Amino acid sequence: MSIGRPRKIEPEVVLQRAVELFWRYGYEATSMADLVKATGLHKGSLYQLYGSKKQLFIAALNLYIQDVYESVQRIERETTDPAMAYHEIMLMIINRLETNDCQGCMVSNTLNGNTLKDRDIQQILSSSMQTYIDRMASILERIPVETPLTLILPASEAAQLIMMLMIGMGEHLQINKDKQQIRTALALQLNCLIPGFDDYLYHQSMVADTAVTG
Amino acid sequence: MSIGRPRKIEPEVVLQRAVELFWRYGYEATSMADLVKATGLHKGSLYQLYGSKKQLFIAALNLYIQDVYESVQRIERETTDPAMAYHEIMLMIINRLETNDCQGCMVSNTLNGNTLKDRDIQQILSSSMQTYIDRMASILERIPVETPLTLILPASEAAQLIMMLMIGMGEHLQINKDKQQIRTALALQLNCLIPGFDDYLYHQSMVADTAVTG
DNA sequence: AAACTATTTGACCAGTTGGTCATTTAAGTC
DNA sequence: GACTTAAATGACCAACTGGTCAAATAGTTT
Repeated sequence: MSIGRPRKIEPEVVLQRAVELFWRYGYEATSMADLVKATGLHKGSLYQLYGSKKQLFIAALNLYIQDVYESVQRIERETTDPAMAYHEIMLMIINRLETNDCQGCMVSNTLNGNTLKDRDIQQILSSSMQTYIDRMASILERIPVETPLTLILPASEAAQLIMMLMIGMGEHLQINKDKQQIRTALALQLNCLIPGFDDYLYHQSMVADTAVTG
Repeated sequence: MSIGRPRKIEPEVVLQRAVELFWRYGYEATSMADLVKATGLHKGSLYQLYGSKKQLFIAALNLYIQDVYESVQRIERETTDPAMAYHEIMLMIINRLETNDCQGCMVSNTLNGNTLKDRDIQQILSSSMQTYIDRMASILERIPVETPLTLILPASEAAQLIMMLMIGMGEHLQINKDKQQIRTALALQLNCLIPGFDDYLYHQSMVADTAVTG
């Protein structure tokens, strides 16, 4: 074991709990007292570990972002066909949005919170979104032109739209709980971007759903 | 004049100021002290006028919602061609999102804030969104089938998607300040829903832009 | 058992939070 | 000028906010 008094909870676990709280309630509405209660850690320990509430939030936010990003990367790695990769990533994001009690995306939640006055956090949010868009664009770009699966938009614009749709859906899911309805509508819509991906393929992929739940 | 000491500021103006603050900073991050400063009114007067912070917020939220809704209604009233009405409403929303320092939509902002634990507010948010979707669906429904302007989706699903896109764009605008880029992407996308509305028509309507700024 | 060290802890802080209320003020009415 | 009415005000409150720090604690090493 290490030197000194052993910690009663690993910092990673603390951060995970912080993510849960900040994700659900946002920065302002999550008090240090809430974090203390959730982690079981003393306030002093939290401050010794992360310095300030803001730093703790930033660490939690980065953990969340990294988590999503790794899911995207994994799919990119494991899927050779770019059109399929696009589709898998969509499903992964949809799945993420639908689980976790439909609390939306932590990035866009933070964007809406008052937190946006803070330059540091603003920077993290925008670069995270840009990264997602870039990755998606690079995948869409690799879809061969000669296929029935032809993009009706330039890849970068399509990626931007997909991003908007995903965020919008995250928000919409918070009020409309009929997941199947939204899923169907979204499938039709994404199909507009790559006409080859019709209902059939979509519903087929739904079977492999649980395997993609990142 | 009315009986009693005259008020130094009209309640409607107070509410307008409250909207500005709550819209920008959200419920939690806007303190009564902020509202006092912004209205010039004493705290006691504010409480006498609205009872509690939450009630004041609800009043402000309703004012915001009503304001948007009236813009939609006005367009519905003044535009006979349903396809044009659809288009005008889109432009109006986009315009709203782009002005006001790109602070997004107050409804979706509130949805993301922690406020969502509150049943009353949650109710207002969801019914407001549903109303918008319903109005849009009823407009889309009236687009004749025999026209070059044919919906590729059922009206209700198209309306839902448009809602998602609008919300997503509001969010996206907060980080990507290149309005023209997003506008173009969005125009292309909306064009997917009603293929007849091509770039030409879009850019043409942009001229009449300032007239629609609600 | 003593020394070392990292974590935990309780007590404490100043500032802010939403909220109350009796009193004062400024107008119209008689 | 006295009366009525409604809005404005200052003083006040308990609870909570993020944050600090010296002291206590529980292990490992010597």
